[in-house]
This record gives sequence, C-alpha cells and structure tokens, in this order.
Amino acid sequence: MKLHIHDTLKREKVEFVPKNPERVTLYVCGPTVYSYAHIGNARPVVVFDVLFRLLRNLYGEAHVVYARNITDVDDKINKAASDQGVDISVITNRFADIYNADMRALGALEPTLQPRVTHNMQAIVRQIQAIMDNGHAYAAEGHVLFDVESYRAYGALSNRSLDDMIAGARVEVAPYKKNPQDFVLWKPSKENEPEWQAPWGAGRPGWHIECSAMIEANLGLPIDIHGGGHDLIFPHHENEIAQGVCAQHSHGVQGHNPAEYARYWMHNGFLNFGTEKMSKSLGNVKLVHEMIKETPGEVLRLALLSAHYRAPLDWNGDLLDQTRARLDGLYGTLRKFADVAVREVVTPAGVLEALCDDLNTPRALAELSALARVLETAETEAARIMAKSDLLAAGLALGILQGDADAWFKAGASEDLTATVEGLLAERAAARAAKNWAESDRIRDALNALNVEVMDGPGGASWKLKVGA
RNA sequence: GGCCUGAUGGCGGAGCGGUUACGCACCGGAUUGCAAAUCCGUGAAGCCCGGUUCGACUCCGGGUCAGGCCUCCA
Repeated sequence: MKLHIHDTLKREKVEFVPKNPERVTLYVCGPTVYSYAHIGNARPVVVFDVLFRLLRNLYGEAHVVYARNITDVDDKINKAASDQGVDISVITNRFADIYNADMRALGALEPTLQPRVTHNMQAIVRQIQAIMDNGHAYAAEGHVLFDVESYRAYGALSNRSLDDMIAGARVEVAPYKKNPQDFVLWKPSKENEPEWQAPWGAGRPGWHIECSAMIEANLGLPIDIHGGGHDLIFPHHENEIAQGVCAQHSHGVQGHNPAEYARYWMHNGFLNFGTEKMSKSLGNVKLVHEMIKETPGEVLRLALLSAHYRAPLDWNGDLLDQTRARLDGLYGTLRKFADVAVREVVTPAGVLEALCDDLNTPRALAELSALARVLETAETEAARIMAKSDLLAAGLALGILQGDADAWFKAGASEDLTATVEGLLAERAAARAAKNWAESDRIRDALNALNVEVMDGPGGASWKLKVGA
C-alpha cells in the first residue's frame, strides 16, 4: 500500500517514497526539558507515534529510525537551574524522565533515538564550522551568525521572502548582524551559565542549530520526514533547512534545494481551548502530568486522534466525555469476547488505507467501529476469531485497545472494593438462580451505591466502575 | 500589513460533483425477570452571495466569521 502525506514544503499531498526503504528516517522536534509538558505538546507526539507505527508496518520494524530530541540547553533551563541553585542536568534529567513517562502514558512508543544537545556538542560545532567554511555564516563579537542572503531558498518552507520579513521587521536588531534576519548559530554564554568550547569562542548553540546538527549526526542527511507543530515552520524549520543544506556544500551559484535536508515536511495543527488561549497567565494550562491522574492516557490519546492531525482541534470536556464513551464501547465489545482466541496480527486493509491517506485517523476510527460491529454480529467462532484479531490489530495501529478489557472498566477500584463487589455479586447470582428478583435488585442497588454498574450476561454478571460519579 | 488554515446534523468529525460516513447524544423496535450491553431502524447537515454544471456540501470567484504564524512556542 502506498503512503501519501501532505508535504508542507510542496503544499500538497504527495506519495511518500523513502530514500532508502531499508532505513526510513523520521525526526520530530522534542521538548525543552525545564518544565512539564502540556496537552498541546502531546499532539505531535501522539500524531507522529501513529506515523512511526505506520512506517514500521509498511517498511518493517527494523527499517525505521525515529529520532525525537531532548533539548537540554536553553535559557529557560538556565533560569530554572539558577533559581534552584542546581546544575542544569538536575533540571533536565528530572523533566526528561517525567516527559518520557507522561508520553508513555499516552501510549507513545519510545523513539529509536533520543539525542540530547549536551551529548552532541561536537556535532553542533562541526556543523557550524562547515556552514562557515561554505561561506554561509560569519563570526562577529563572539557570535556566529547565519547569513540568510547567502542562501537563496530561504523562505521556501514558510512561503515568505526576505523582503516580506524585513517589512515585518520584528526581528532582533543587533549591531553585529549583517542583515536583521541573520540568526544565531552560536553565542557567548552569560556569566555563571554553562558554556562549551568552540573555535570562535566559548559559548552555547543557538536555538535552531541543535536540530540540524543532531539530525546530521544521528540520522544522516537528508532525512525522509521531518515533523513538528505548525508553529515551528517559521523560523525554526526554515532555519534548520538553511543550516542543513548549507552545511553540506557551498551554494555560490548553484540552485538551493531544501530537499537536501529533509525530503518531506509534516506539521500538526494546534489545539484550541474555547475562546481562551491556554496560557500560564490564565492559569488554564493543561499539563499531561496532571491530566493522566484524572483521565486514562488512552482517552487523551484517542481524543488527540479524533480529528485529522492538520486540523485544529477544540479541546474541552465534551471531547473527553465522548472519547471516553467511545472507548468504553470498544472495550465493552472486547470484554464480551474476552474468551475468543486471537490469531496473527495483520492491520485490516480499511484501517491501513485510511492511515496511508495522510494519516486519516478519523476514517481509521470509523473502520474500527465497523470492525467492532462485525465482531458483535459474528455468528461462528471462526468469524469471531477473525473479527477480534482485526479489531485488536486496528487498535494497535492507532496505539489503543491493547489493555485488558476487564481491567479497563475496573481501573481505580481498590482491592477492598473489588472484594466487596465480588462478594455481593456472588450473593446476587444465588438470588437470581432462585429467581428471587427482589433480592437481586436490592443487591444491584447496593452495588450502584458503591458506584458499580452491573451487567448481566449469558456467562454471568460483569461490572464496571461508573465514571465521573 | 504579509503568509496560512478552517467554517458540515444537538455535539465531535470524514469522504465524495449525483447514492448511509462514522462516533457521542436522542427516539422507535428486538432482546432481557427488570436493567445494562448488544443488534436493527428513524430523525437530523453543509456560514453568506454569485458562477461553472443536467446536477455542488464537494469545483471557481467574492464576502463574513474564527484561529494560527510573522517574536519564545506543539
């Protein structure tokens, strides 16, 4: 099956053809680890996790290399470390671990590589030097700056010209810049801030160079797919391209080809929070770390996948309620057929087709519903085995439905409660066997009072913890 | 000012130039001791104004509204 993706650079949906199908490379911009990740940060993680799963499906697990960096050098990190009087590694290690745990809770697979800036300082220095050697950067007052006018394709990704940008002119003006749009590759550290040695003076890397250098060092240029939030298109990704291309060779009179850096670009849309913006000043920042205490990570994940990744997604309580209800339905089906065997996992064609169409997760979800219905209505055991296998395989492609179905409904129930419920259920089973309906209903009322909902089935009663009670 | 998205039924959200998306909620029926779950079914849409077309939610033009980027940002 052919994968088609929307390429930000070409601004259209194109067929994806990897440079080397034996080694498909994907890079997604990861977090700066100075604080907790919010739910908006999680959208690209979940979206590109689905892409990672799809690529592994199409090209084989061993043939996909997915890198998501950890940025552990940054002003905000410096500030946090200084405020707390600790080394930056104390901050970065702590929040990198929390970040990884939070993303795991959202069902994201671990990337193949998680390069860190501090571990790639030599590669960064090397790439900056290469850009300078190729005549695309210059040193000035301890800084190294990229010379945007030397790179003809600057603006190709974000569709803007240097003239437009000068018109906007909201860029930092500095006397040592040849052009206001020139951006920093290397800068001196302030006093008491960490610094690294470089030929043009001790200091630290600029914002954009880390990604292009880590990509070159860890994945090799060009990579196949580069992803991130669409706010990163400019300036971050635009600058990455300039760096990555110009690090490879001089571009005196030759054409400038952005594809020498990354062959396809994918960007996810933003989350909306009603009329309000999510911001620290409004105090409405939704941290994944906090949300997973209240809501199963799987619900958050599916909610993030409920709209197409490029579309804006309104994030609100209704969305979570509806997603929860949908997941309850799917897990309910799986619980009902818990005893049905599962055969080899092969992603159903309908789901694969939907995902191969620029990661159309809403359509994939529709396929999932159809598969659940097939399982519910299957008339033979063979059909049930096939249907259940399809449903689980479809879930795997999206990173959902892999948990124990019974446990899904009982999540949050203490051992004491479970014991109490099982006891009452045994009494009720006896009452029902004796057709003592009054006693049976009395026990059910008692269970309801415990926030437990009972469901009688042919194989006996099952129960679940009521949500939101 | 420049660039870029989006506007679909009560809600979420896809595809498609002419035929049921799907999910959540609701309603009717089947089933159940009663419920729940499940199944079957009904109802419900395409911001506004033009244009193209035999026919447009779907293409084109204009408008309105909302959001994003241009500065740290998923």
